[in-house]
Amino acid sequence: MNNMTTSSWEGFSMMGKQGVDDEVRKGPWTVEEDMRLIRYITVHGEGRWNFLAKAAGLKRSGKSCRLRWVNYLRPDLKRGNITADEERLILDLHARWGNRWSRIAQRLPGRTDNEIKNYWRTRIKKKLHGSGNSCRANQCFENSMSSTSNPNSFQGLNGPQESITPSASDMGGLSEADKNYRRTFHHIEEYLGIEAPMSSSTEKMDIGASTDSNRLLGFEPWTAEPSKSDTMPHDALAADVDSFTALLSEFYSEMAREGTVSSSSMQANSTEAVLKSPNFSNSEALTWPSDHSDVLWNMQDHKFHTLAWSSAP
DNA sequence: AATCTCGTCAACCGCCCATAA
DNA sequence: GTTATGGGCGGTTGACGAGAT
Repeated sequence: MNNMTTSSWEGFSMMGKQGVDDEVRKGPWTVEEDMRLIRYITVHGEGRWNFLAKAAGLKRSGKSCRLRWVNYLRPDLKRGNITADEERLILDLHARWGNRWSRIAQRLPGRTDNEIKNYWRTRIKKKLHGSGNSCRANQCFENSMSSTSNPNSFQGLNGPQESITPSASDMGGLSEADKNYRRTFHHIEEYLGIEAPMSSSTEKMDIGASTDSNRLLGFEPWTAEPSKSDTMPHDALAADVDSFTALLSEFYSEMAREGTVSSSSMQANSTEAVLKSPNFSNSEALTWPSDHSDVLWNMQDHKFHTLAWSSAP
């Protein structure tokens, strides 16, 4: 692997400038790259990733684009902690299939193989090794090392768990990813002059009434008419994407100047702040006051929407 | 306050397989 | 049959934040 040494990061920081344009970029994705990828896939669809990377104007490998889309940008991704039900399912499936993460992920809608793999390595495996009296868990782990069973014989795994209810332990806090984009959201709101203090414990913000903003962000489905249009011609869509990208770029530049957000944090998580999964629980949704709404991406409808524009102060 | 340690997770790598030319 | 290409998978790395010291 091409390690992200200091020099690599310096090179990364030069991205987009003349002289390094021909190089295949690595490292964290920027908002601009995310938007390019989303825009292209929205219009043209997935697949042919190497071609897609070039056509979208991304200096990334096709693999990298696919990974970014599948693991991070896909609109049907589920956010938030792995629930107790999901954990049980992961344990069961891992006991049956071993490290077949993609296969396991197919049974957990909205979860990626990468997410499950990370969860297993960082949480479950630790639990298994740490709790010597957990016969069930240890059995799962041991079985996983030599799984040869017939998946069809396993009961209770026939369908996705549509209703995900956070367990008591899950209610205790948010995942790091969640926290990251909540923080970023907070910075965006601060930048736009919105009062939205984060609570100290969970860093959740107040939930507002049903708003276009929440729908735009994917917190709520569009049930009635959007403010202006929820269907835009491609030209208009592209223009709005550019406006949106420009807005975010401005915001991140400002943050970088102020040192409010670390550059890597912005690069890695910024898109999450505005690209929310439609499956994101409304109870965890943030309120984006409509009088400060801009051009936002509606992940649910795969469209961009325009709300009342209010330029940053 | 400074430093250390650990947990988390995005992103990468290498390998493999399927398909087309 | 061989080669090139695209894509998927599992394993690994390293940045970063939070808590501990």
